[in-house]
Amino acid sequence: MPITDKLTPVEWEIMEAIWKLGGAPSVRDVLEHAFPEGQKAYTTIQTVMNILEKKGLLKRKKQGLVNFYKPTKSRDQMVNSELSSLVSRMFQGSIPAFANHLIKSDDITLEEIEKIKILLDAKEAELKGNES
Amino acid sequence: MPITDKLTPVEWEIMEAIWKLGGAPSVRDVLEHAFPEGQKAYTTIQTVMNILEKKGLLKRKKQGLVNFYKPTKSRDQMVNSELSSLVSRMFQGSIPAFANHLIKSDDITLEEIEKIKILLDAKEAELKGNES
DNA sequence: GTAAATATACTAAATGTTTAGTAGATTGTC
DNA sequence: GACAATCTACTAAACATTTAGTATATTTAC
Repeated sequence: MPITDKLTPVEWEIMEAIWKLGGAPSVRDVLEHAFPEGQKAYTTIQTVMNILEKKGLLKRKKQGLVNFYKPTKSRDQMVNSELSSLVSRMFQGSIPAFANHLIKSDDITLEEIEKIKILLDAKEAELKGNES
Repeated sequence: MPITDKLTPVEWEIMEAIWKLGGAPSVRDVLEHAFPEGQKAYTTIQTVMNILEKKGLLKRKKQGLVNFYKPTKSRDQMVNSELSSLVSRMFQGSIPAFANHLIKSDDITLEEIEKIKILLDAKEAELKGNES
């Protein structure tokens, strides 16, 4: 099973918890922090985390009785591959087409536009700097 | 089953074909245009299209012997809801955080940045116009 | 040292996804 | 009108997802 497997909603939820906790949390850690109200059973989390290991997203290490699970990819890396697969699927890989879609949506505000322009300027400067 | 159901990969593939064909294509139309090499069986397409109808994404209409399937949402609408769910899931709903991620990725070029800035300026003008 | 708590491993049921076969109805051709 | 082609409806198998129970091992607290 390749690392490129897409994550399902529950798998994402649990990965988010693991990234948030940092290090190599146990099943109990994830349960307590992500589902403190007992929304999911201990063994449910356990099963999903083992699936995530099989998918190559977690690396398991037993210490005494307890398994600790460490992410093999950072959240940024995962988000990146998620995004690029989405961009290539929905916009034939064109980032401007993608941006166009976002910008046309009514959700965006003037403040957000300003923030994005600042980010773009910074990136532009960086690219021009490397060019010389 | 609500309209907000997420589409699976094969469902997307078939929806893309239907949007591309336009109007209200039949199973045969989709098969011939999206899978001309017979990559999928006729009945496979049929099954998926019926699932899509059950999910509320296609509306079925029988004309004589044949069913014709018309999308209930445009591709733009679907992409929008897909994107906003992704943005809220991965960036807590923050479009600039999202933009930041895209911009930081090494994929983006100077030309693309220019294009996006033009789009942003246009949107900004539009928003300011409506403001008065 | 026995009981309680906790962890794992294994199992499994319900549901969804992906694929396609088969039976039966309709239509077109000679 | 019989035969072939085509369409639908129904069925179903293989696999993944989501959820959690049960059995068993280990540790801890008295």
